[in-house]
Amino acid sequence: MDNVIMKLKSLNISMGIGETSRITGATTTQIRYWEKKGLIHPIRHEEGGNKRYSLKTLTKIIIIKNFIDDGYTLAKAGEMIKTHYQDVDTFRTIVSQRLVGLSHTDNVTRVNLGEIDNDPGFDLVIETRGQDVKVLKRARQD
Amino acid sequence: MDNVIMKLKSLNISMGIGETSRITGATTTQIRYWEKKGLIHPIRHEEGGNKRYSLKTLTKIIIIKNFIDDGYTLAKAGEMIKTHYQDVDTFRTIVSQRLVGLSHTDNVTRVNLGEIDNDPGFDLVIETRGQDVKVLKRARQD
DNA sequence: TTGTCAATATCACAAAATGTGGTAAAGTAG
DNA sequence: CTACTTTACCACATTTTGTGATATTGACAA
Repeated sequence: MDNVIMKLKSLNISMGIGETSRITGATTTQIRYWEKKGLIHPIRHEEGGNKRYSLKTLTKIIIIKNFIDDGYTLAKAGEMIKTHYQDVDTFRTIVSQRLVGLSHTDNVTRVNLGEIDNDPGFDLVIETRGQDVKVLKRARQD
Repeated sequence: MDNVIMKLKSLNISMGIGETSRITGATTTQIRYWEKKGLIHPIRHEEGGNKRYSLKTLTKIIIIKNFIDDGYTLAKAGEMIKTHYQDVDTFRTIVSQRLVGLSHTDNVTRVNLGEIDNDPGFDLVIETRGQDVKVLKRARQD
């Protein structure tokens, strides 16, 4: 299942002008005009095919549309986006580095994150039962 | 420029069957067949409009395709996906129910999951430093 | 082997979405 | 006001998708 994650990370998402317009709020006329003016650069997957707009271009369109309302700078927005992705990466790392066991019994799911580093002999186990979550230490049983 | 981030985070990206096929590697025939079998559920933004596939559906398609490529039947793939989503839900629940703190200092990110239920007075803290992950107990400091 | 079913491919036609060039209208700066 | 920028709108061609029908392929049981 590892390559699912790899694939999702490398998704080269792009979309047509309709979806682009729906998401960004810019009209198709605007998008085409901004392209003519050299501000954005759609791509084509195949010769003769329709234009497609990448996520990067999407972002640019949103920013262009909002530029008049000068709140944060673009750099500031980049900062905050970075933090967001840092948080997501943290959880991804925790799972990939520490997940020892994952079991479902009845309506309980147990996540084992392995030995507590400064309390040897004990594993850290998280039990979820519906919305109820318990963080527990459990004596090692090798 | 705050709404740029809000918009990016809440991007309700969806795509047509062509882009979906290009990204996932599944043929349009497969995608339509899997829909007919009830494994995936495209949406329509507007009555009479074309079908659109969300990122969540994309993920599902990629997973199904992997199982199929591995030789599983479609029915079996459906079974296994259910378990997969149960696992994902588990982590989502853990985060939403137990996440107390999340801090970045230098190159260390600390995740605090709150008190260890059967070791009162101690919090469970997970420290990540790059790929290095430590699961630690830490005396409560109220 | 034959028959059956799951899974995918292919085809034809209708409908939806997009590309493009042209023109009009609205807004803006001089 | 005039010139220029920006956006809307329209028509027609092309591309993309939806859908139902039919064919093909492979696995498996009788």
